[in-house]
Amino acid sequence: MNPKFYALPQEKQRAILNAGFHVFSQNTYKKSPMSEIAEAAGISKALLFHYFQNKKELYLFLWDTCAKITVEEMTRSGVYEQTDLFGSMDSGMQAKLRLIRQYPDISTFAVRAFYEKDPEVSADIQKSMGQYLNAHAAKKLEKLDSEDFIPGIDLQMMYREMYWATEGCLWEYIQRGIMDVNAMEKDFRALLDFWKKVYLRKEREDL
Amino acid sequence: MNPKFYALPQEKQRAILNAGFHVFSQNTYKKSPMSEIAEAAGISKALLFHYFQNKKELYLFLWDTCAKITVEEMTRSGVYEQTDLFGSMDSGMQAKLRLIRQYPDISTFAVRAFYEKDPEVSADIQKSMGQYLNAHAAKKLEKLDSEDFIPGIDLQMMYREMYWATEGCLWEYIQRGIMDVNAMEKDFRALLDFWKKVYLRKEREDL
DNA sequence: AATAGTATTGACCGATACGGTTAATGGAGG
DNA sequence: CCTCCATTAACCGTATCGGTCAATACTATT
Repeated sequence: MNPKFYALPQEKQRAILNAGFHVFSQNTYKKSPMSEIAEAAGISKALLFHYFQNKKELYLFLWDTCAKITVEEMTRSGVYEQTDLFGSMDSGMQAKLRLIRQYPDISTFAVRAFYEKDPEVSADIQKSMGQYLNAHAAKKLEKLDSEDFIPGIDLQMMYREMYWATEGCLWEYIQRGIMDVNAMEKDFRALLDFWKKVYLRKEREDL
Repeated sequence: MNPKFYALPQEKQRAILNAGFHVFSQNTYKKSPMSEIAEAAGISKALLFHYFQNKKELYLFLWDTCAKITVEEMTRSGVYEQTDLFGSMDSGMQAKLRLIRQYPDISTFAVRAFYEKDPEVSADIQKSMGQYLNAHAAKKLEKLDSEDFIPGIDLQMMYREMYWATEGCLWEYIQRGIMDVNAMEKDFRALLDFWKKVYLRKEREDL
């Protein structure tokens, strides 16, 4: 990667990143043309090849950047410091929303890249991945105090259920292709409130 | 579409359908080559063009067939007869699983086709769609008796949440690309049991 | 075995799209 | 006017695309 890329004004950098995220998220690696990315970024194909030697380099750069940005945003919102379950879900959600606001296609790109099978890139992707996967969830679960929740509930199942629901909600927006972050936030918050009312012992006793 | 297609042995028909669902679900309409579909189906490209005049015809045929099969499978599992909420979710789930078992990529195809923007096909897709969308959910909600559920719960939110969770769970499998239907069934059933325990008044009173 | 009819394909066509290069253009600073 | 660098239009060889067609393989009938 040409270091001059970083000398670009931030908005132009973001435009290029987003163009890459978008095109690579809609099609396979092989079927995602550089010309389309350049056009979506508002620059010429030649200039894109000036910043990135070839398609593979751009792709892997996007992958690394994607991981970097994500971790940055997570720490920034204090996900790793939270102890309370709903609190950490809340800040995790906020991190995700900030991410999507800046890079609408980053989640879709991340998923597709992770499962990409093209031999030209798949090995490199998998190699750089090992670290990121979450032993996080397990730790979070251990810390939960079952006294806080309604009696007899399966906490692990509860956690998986909540995870799936947020993903399902997010997916609905992704499919639709319109990333209305405000509407998303509303939905997420409604979910959180709903869960608190249903799962927390204190809340239930008030009824 | 050449009527001789229906004269083919069922397994061959399914192979072609699945090949189409698969290729069109991985890439945009424009970037999904007929050659790839033919190869995935185990026939020559020429033969594929013998059954379907052109790419567009095949695509729309897949779309119609997709709708047809889905409705068939739904009625067969009696989704529309069920009155009880969890009962109808159960049979709906079973219909979906049977679908996926026979046509692993049909859900992904359906979603992509629905949001496809290529002017060559998008109009036809949207035109034939109007009917299918669910006024179903609304009706289901009206019939619910709030006495059956824990007090103070927002039934509409509960329904949305359950819908998202199943979609999120399904998505996890889709992304991974391995449609392990048995594992999926286990997950779905665990979700249903979990919900019954948490949401139903009778169940909660037993604790 | 010869024939007729059908299922299936390899080879081909013109057009286009691809990744990547290069020589030229444009503009800002001295 | 000159230098330097960002930026691009035009180009190159190749691969792939949708679609066709003439030829082959296969099956059933006589």
